[in-house]
Amino acid sequence: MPITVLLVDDEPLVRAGLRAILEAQPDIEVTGEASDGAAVLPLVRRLRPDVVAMDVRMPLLDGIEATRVVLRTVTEPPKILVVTTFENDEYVYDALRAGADGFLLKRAAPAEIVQALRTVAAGDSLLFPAALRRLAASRGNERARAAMERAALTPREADVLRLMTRGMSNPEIARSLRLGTETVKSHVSAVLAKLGARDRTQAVIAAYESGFVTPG
Amino acid sequence: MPITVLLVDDEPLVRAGLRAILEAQPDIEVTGEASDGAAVLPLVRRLRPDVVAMDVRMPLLDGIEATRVVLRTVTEPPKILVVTTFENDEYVYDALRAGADGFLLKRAAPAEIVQALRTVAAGDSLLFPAALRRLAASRGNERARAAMERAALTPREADVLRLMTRGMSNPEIARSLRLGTETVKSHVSAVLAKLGARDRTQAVIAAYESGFVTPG
DNA sequence: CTGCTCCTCCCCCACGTGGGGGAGGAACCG
DNA sequence: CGGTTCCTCCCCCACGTGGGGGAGGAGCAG
Repeated sequence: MPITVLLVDDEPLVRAGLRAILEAQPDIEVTGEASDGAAVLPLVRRLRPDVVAMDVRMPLLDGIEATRVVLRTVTEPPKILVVTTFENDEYVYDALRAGADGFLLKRAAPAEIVQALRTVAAGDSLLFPAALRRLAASRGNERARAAMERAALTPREADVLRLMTRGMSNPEIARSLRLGTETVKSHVSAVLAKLGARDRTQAVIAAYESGFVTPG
Repeated sequence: MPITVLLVDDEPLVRAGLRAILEAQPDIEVTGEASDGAAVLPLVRRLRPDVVAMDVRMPLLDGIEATRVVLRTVTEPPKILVVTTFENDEYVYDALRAGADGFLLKRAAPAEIVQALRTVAAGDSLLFPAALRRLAASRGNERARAAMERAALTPREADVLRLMTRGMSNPEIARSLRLGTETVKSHVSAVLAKLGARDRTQAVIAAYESGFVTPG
């Protein structure tokens, strides 16, 4: 069964772009659109989408309030992926605090957008490292750390990530944890997916920026 | 109390030069010399120097093995400052991995040589990420940053490293800097060599641990 | 001018990495 | 007792990465 998505953005152009990108995926289906937060709640109730791609700034009801309303009133609510233009959007923090599962920059590459959506659909939180760094930059890293914790790394995955931040290769991690290389690869893949990282370097960056590890 | 130094180099000329430079300092005392790594261990035991200035390439026992032996067998071992002719001497990195505290180019200015020796004597490592991390941990990262700068990354290499710490792949860095991928690869290789990193992940870790970039 | 560093780009090639699957077992929980 | 998650390991495969070379040109100092 496909991942169903509700697009919420006041700009038709953005909605069209997201739709084009997402509908190109065989397993993703855009089932509805809304141009303002006020229209979200009834649409969510009727369509029951897996994910809501929600713009932060909208005329009547912004993405933060819309997120709050949906999460407060809907049982088994959809995942909320906050979409924003600016890396330093103050509202993003509020949206995350309101319970959003991740956020996404509009200028992200299509592949990143698709991956982000899949990640939140799978129940994993995510913040893109590039945005995460700014996030941690402007507000201290408590919230970023919290977001990371919501990514819910399993204990084993956390072990692996920790060794990744020590610069170890997969074989080295395997030896260190007394595992097979294939096992380590599995954990690494899980870590990358949960952190929204494309490769181990981005994962290490995310670990630093989120405070999962600290320099020194 | 003065800083006591043991000089280890197979060329008498080099030993004489180092001795002249170091003895000109009131607080530094050269207490011994050796012309090969094989003579280091007994001398260290007898003289208990604060610092060993160790050449990398020597006939019988090279600086790498000598470093290993000393660190493995001596309690409260001296600081090891590796001395080399070439900036890109692979053996240097092996020595640093073996636990040396820093390295020094023979063509460095006398003031730099003195400074380097004082730095390692004070317990601060130079240049190597694995050592830099402890440094940054205990003292803040000013000195580590300085050490990294002494690694003499060219401006272009610094550009590339910065983009590496943003999680970019080589093609992405190439686009960002308007270069060919091969060019980026060259720079990346140079960065890895200079930082003693095996892959880009280790380089990014070094960048964080040295304060080249800071979380947030 | 000569020599040097730096920047740019090219070749080849071994290897690790990451994505796509899947599968069995253990532990926990409803 | 199932169902779930987690941990473990396996397959195949495309790709980026990093190491080994080299080469030409720009800029600069001796």
